[in-house]
Amino acid sequence: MLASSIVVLDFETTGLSPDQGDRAIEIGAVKLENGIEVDKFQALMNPGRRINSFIENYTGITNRMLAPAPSCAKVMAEFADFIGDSNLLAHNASFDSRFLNAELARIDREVLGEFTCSLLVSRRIYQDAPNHKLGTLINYKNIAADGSFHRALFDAQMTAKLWLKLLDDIRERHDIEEIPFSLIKRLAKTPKAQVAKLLSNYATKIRS
DNA sequence: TGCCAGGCCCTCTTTAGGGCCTT
Repeated sequence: MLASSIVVLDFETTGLSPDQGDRAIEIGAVKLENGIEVDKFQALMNPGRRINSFIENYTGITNRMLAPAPSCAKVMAEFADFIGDSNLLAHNASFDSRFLNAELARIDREVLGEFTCSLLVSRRIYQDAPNHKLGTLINYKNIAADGSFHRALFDAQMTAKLWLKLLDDIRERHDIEEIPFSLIKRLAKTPKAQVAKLLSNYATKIRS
């Protein structure tokens, strides 16, 4: 039985692909229980090599900042304890799940919960958004954002706020009081044209 | 130092190509 909490997480990394040798340099996460932030986690980690200027400019994380940071192994062990068996959420989860799996595999740990993706859900629920980048969606939904995008904790916090807004909008549009994680998992795989029908059928089913 | 991915999703599709997202 999976825990009811969900951990919303975001990695900053040296690049796009752990299979090509890229490593995590920062993890940020918030733990939600019943829609309320109950805990958070943020840490820089030293990937064991210098990061390039693109990543320094993109994230604002510099080689000077990473030099005294603890190793990826130390940080990720603490993060594995933090997430426990919680379900997981990220904006473009395929990216963050690859890095999470890769970093945990290096320390003989593994992901226990199930991942879902706010990008896939937002493409289905906010079909009129200009695009589905995290920052665009935060603006699109008028969510207050006081901080720097492309830092792990801030992006995780913004993803969490977007997620709660998504759940609110699904509840409001389809008159669904409780949205189980299982419904979200199905929603994220449903073709866009069939999303309204899925939610309508679900609403009918739980009321009967 | 230089190299650099992968999953989703649409369409002029499925014997494929290219844009979107993440760093």
